[in-house]
Amino acid sequence: MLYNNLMTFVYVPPTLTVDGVILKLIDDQLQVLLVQRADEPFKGKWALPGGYNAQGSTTTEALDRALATKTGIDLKKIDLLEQLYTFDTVARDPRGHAVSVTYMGLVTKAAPKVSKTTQNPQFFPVDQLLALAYDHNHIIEYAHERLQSKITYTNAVYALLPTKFTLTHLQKAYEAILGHELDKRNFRKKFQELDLITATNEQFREGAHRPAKLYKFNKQSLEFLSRSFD
Amino acid sequence: MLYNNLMTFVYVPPTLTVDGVILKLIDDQLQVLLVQRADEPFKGKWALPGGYNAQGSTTTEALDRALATKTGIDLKKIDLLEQLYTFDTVARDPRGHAVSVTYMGLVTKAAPKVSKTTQNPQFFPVDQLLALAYDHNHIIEYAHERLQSKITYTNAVYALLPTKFTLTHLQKAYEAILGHELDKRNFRKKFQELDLITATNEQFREGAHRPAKLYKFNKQSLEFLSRSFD
DNA sequence: ACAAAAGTGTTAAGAATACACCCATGT
DNA sequence: ACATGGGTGTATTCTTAACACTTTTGT
Repeated sequence: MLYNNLMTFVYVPPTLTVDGVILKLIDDQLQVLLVQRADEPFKGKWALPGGYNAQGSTTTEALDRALATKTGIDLKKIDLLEQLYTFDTVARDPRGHAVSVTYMGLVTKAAPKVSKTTQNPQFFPVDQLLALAYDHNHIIEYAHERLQSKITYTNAVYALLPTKFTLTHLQKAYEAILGHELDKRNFRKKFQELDLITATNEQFREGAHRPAKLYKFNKQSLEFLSRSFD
Repeated sequence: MLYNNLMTFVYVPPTLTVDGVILKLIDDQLQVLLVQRADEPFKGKWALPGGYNAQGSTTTEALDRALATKTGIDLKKIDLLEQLYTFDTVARDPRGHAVSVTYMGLVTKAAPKVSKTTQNPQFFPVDQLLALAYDHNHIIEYAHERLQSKITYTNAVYALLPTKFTLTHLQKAYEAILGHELDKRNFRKKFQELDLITATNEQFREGAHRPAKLYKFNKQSLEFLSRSFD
């Protein structure tokens, strides 16, 4: 408790930070965007991009600033953003206890940029991470679990796929996120019954085999499924 | 941006608050604990119990303090506590923007106490609330939805029922939370297949009719269901 | 004996799972 | 002509949903 010289109560808030778990599918793997810390604590270690939330900024504004500064990715380029959880966390500064609001962002095209301010931003497969700064391994696991369940009751994968994609792309996306294989015929049958995607007239040709139909999502925004999936 | 007289950056965090949505089943209705605000803004209006989170306190410590002070309920008496969401919210003080971490607490026996510090704490049915202070109606709806889905894939109802209860009690709890009726035979069959509850040797006698078997939950802690419910 | 809630089973429809072959293409 | 991934259907099992009567008790 802090009191000023008139003995009235002075409220001092804790440090507030935001951290973003930015996920992208690369090489049929779910990957997470990390930066290499420039300062103590954990100098040189990999960490989630994040930063202080100062008075006057909302948490998403603070996230926007942290992402832009440290990774060169604009929040507008994030295809689906969702708040994850707020952690009471070990402080990143000497003032002790801090509180961190975390977000998960799904991304299709956005790529990090190298600049004066960015901190070596790179994507890493979520399944093979070394020890990160703070409790960030834990936060990433939490995000991964949230995403796993989210794709079973919503169309959230749209935010990880290009506008047009094949059913194989779609299935591989599910398999990468869920971490196990799915039956091709059952997957296609069920997904097509859900009325989330429509076939286009276009085809995807690649390699010495039959070309695949390209599909697109009916809506590029979150929809809930009538029957949940998997 | 604030700078001190050496022109180095001074970090000033936003106001941080916590609010609790404390839910209890009373008269086969889901009810929420509210307090009547003693001060501006919203003086006299009903609101969720909450308060400032000062530096050095975790969010649950701040919640504990706010609940104890304003409702006389000890956090230890809460049978299941879960963080809900962190809202960027209109400030409750003149310093502008604030951030509020919200929790949902499920309770079986805990009752509010009247004292010098408590603010007329009372339970109100969640389905018939007047306009509350801040965005609290919205927060309560959010909590209600979370609870609705939570009871379909976990044993979370245990935290709203007495240790021993009848299958009718259990069904009424589900109906009160979900807001619609369930088929008696299907409910009982399915619930008993889930291996969450065990019959005791005791009976519940009340009124001029056949007595009911009393059951208890196998675990008084959160378990996930093998097959989800409803 | 009557009123009131407890307790109990079957059938039909829908959903999930397991599983193997032909098709269209590039080289 | 062959290698490669694209595309398709059926049978079985499990799950859900709909539905009505008998039992036990207190008064």
